Amino acid sequence: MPELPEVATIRGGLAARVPGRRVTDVEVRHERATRRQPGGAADVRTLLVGAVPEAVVRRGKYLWLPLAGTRRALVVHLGMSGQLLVRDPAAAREPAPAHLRIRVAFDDGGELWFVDQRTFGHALVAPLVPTPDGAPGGRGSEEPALPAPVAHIARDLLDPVLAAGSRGRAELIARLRGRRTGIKRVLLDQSAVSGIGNIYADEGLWSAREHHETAAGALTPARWRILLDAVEAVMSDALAAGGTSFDALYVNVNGASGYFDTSLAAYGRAGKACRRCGEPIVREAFANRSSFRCPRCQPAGRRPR
DNA sequence: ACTGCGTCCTGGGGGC
DNA sequence: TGCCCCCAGGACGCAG
Repeated sequence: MPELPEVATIRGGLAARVPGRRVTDVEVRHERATRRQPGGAADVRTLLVGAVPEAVVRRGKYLWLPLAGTRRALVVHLGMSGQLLVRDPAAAREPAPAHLRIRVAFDDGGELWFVDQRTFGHALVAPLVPTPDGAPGGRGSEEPALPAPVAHIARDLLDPVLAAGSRGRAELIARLRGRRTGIKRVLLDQSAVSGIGNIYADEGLWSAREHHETAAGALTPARWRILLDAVEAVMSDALAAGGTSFDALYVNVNGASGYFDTSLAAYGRAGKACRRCGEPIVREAFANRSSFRCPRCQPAGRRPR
């Protein structure tokens, strides 16, 4: 699933190839892909044709491309299985893949393809709105604006405002400790801290040796610091490796997979030996999905120090 | 305001 | 072999 490292990898690929190219045509091949656009596919087309993306910005798992001179941006969320593929003019003439949802044509004959098997992803053109002071994730924003659908998304752990050891990180920990729920739910809440999905939450919890149901307020600031540092480290390592590819659904903008899956320590490893202690990793029901942990390294009911 | 659950969707894989 | 059901899960809407 695309989480922060995968989206960051894709952002980099798009940033190198898309800004400055004028959109000449938009074909929405599946209405669900534009369900978040008021006015649907027709409005996406109207607002996008003729526009020129001028940058590619990411916050958490959201990507957006501000459109020059419009105070609007093309916003994309990849959901579980979304891919963004930059096709040169020759590749753009190849047969459409089975799950091609949106194709955006540029004036040079190249195209941007939004491919999404499970249709949890979406795209829309949305207004850029001023970032409110005290926006989720901390004060001191550098961005002049966020797309309206992203305004409630908190900063992520790779945001300089939340850098490890910074005042922003300390303020984040204070906010997270105030939540009346378990630490994994907090990690997954995109309005608390963004970019973390089930994979990196489990990997970070394993690395920091924490149980996912530990109460947010019961974890000391020091241990929260260790936990967030661990999640950040796992994501940074995955980003350096080009993003996880634990299944075939994730690919970068050129269609290539990453190689980080071999490094996973907890996620998806039920029954396999913990890489630290050898105890079999267990899979447990969590919020209508799964959570993976080592029962010896991450025991329940551990008291805060 | 906050928390947590149900829902959307598709294809792969396991079980019978 | 074939079919059916379960499973994966990000984010949002809504109930409590």
